[in-house]
Amino acid sequence: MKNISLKDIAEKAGVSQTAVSKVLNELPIRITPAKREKIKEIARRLNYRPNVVAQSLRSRKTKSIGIVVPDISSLFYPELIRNIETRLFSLGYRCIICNTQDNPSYERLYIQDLIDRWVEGLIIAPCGEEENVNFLQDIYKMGLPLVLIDRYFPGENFPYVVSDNKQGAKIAVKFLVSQKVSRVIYVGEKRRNQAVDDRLRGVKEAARENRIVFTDKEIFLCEIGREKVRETFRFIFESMSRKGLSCSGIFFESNRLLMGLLDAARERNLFIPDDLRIIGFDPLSLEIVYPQDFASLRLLKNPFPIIKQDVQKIGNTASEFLLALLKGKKEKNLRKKVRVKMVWR
Amino acid sequence: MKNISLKDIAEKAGVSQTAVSKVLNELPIRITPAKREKIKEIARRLNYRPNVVAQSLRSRKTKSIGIVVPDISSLFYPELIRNIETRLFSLGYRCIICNTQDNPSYERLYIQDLIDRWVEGLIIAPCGEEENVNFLQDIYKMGLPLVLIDRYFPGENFPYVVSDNKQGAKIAVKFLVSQKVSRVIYVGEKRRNQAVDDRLRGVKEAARENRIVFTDKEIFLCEIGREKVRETFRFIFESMSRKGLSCSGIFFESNRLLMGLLDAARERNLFIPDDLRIIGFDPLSLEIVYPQDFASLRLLKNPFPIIKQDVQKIGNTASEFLLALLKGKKEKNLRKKVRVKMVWR
DNA sequence: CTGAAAGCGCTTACAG
DNA sequence: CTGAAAGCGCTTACAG
Repeated sequence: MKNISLKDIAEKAGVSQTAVSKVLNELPIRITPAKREKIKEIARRLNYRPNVVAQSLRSRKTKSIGIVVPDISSLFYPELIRNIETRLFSLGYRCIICNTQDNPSYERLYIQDLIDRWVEGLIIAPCGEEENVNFLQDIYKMGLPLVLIDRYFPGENFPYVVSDNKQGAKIAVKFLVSQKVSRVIYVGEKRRNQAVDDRLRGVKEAARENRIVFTDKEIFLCEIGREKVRETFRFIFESMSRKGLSCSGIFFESNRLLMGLLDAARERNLFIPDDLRIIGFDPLSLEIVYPQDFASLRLLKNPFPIIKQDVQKIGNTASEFLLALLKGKKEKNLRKKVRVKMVWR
Repeated sequence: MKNISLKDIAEKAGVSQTAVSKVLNELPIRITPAKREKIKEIARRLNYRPNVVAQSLRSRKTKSIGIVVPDISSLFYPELIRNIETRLFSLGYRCIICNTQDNPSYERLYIQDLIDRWVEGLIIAPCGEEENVNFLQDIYKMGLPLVLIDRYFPGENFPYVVSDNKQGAKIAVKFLVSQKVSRVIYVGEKRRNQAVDDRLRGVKEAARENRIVFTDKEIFLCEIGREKVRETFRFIFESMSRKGLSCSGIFFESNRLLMGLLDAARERNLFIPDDLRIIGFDPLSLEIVYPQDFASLRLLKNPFPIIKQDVQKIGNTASEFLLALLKGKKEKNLRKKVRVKMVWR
């Protein structure tokens, strides 16, 4: 089944290929209304669909955008991607979505591939490491529109949209202080990136401003994985019980640490927030997998607040930044830290 | 910054463009090792990257696949998409992902667009309605590789991979029977599709086989939305309390109904599973948003089972089916219902 | 065997 | 103004 081309229509209508192209693309051309209508009619009847690949080759535009994230199925990426995809689709752009598995060499592979496919722009949530900074700089210097999301590189001049992680951490500490703690404990992942480092920095600053204890001894970084996280919290609770529970507040870096926290709390029958003052990033969403998880539920007795990122705003802003770059604007200020909120209702 | 083309390399190496193409593509050509090496060397030095768009135009292959789902951010779609994307990427295919918002006309729009971009295959989780069946049939008849996931159309001959929803519902009822209920109540969404209809059918069959009560009066279909769901359960609990709680078991269609169920249970202080025998599809994942959600947690006193779909298997099978079709195999039996499991560890 | 040339299906600069 | 022709960058059938 052969596809219909402009040439086919031109022959059937007895006009030039140029005329067909211009009529169908609504470009200025002086032609009798009769012929114009005839061309359109034939195109319609033959169910003509322009060959987008040929258009791309000729125009050097593919109307496609690459979205590169560590894991399309975790954290807020699904929601973020949906948000961006919907916005860009309505403007005629299609999104090619890639999963780097937080691996810098996959990241390079994917991005190179997207460039080879002539995406017109890239939205990237980069791997934590700085390993690919030069690689990204090369791309950005080539003039390819590029917006980082979720993570950024301070000192580099990429456009980015991230949460204001430092601000969020500071609100969190303020909350703990209002709970009369005199010391804050930071629990995070060993694997660092700028986003979580900003959270750590925020806690540090806020602790100093509020004159509560926060030294390197209060920082605990662990491997990801529920088991490892539990061990970390087990150790923390042991050391806390010596000094008294109620005078310490726990800040956890993301909800990837929550189930491990609950596992350790259950071992000591610590209720939240009664026995334990905690606060952390990301909405509370519990995966109930094991029988003991039902016991964990009982630990969460009353509401406690969490720090929530504004996914929608991040998505919208990233889309707007990319569109501005696509329009060729050389705006300087395409860097945005989106404010976060403390919610507990 | 001009891109390097085969012609550029040919000129620099003093050979024909054909020679360059064949050498770089490792196609059979008789050429002196020196020239072969020279071509490769120049390509490397100039950082030659083939123009994929031109290749596509010429070869009529784009190495891209369209994935179309109602909502990339909900249910198990994120995980499913990641699974499929990873598999297809390793074979050189890129995935263009689209979000139909469960709207049949968006669905047509997206699919038509993907075809215009010459995707080589499609993986589609279709909207519930049968509205687009003819549209999909036209595409399938054109010979475009096409695999449905999550939902299918009985009587139509599309390849598909779905969970064995009927089997899952039957296991669920058997569990309720083991809890000594004499009657099963089905709670689902008003908006139907084949997947959930199969669950309803499974419940019906199992109820008959186990000689417990299940008539149309035991079926409750509600609008989605936590508030509406709560009202439905409120009504159910009222009618149940008249007849006694413990003799009825509740089957809920998907975890989109869970929070509403808990809301209504809280109003009557019904504990689970002590006061209420329930079972439903999908893993238990609670969104803790409102203060009263903490009270809801207390209702979940002990483990109760849920029916879990095998996302990984669905993803793998869908990928394999599509790859088989891409290879041009005219296999008949590309239809698979993936078994589900009851889990409560 | 080899490489010049045709052709994929468009858009648009430019000759008439 | 108009439309034939060039050209985007490849691959491959085919003339030599």
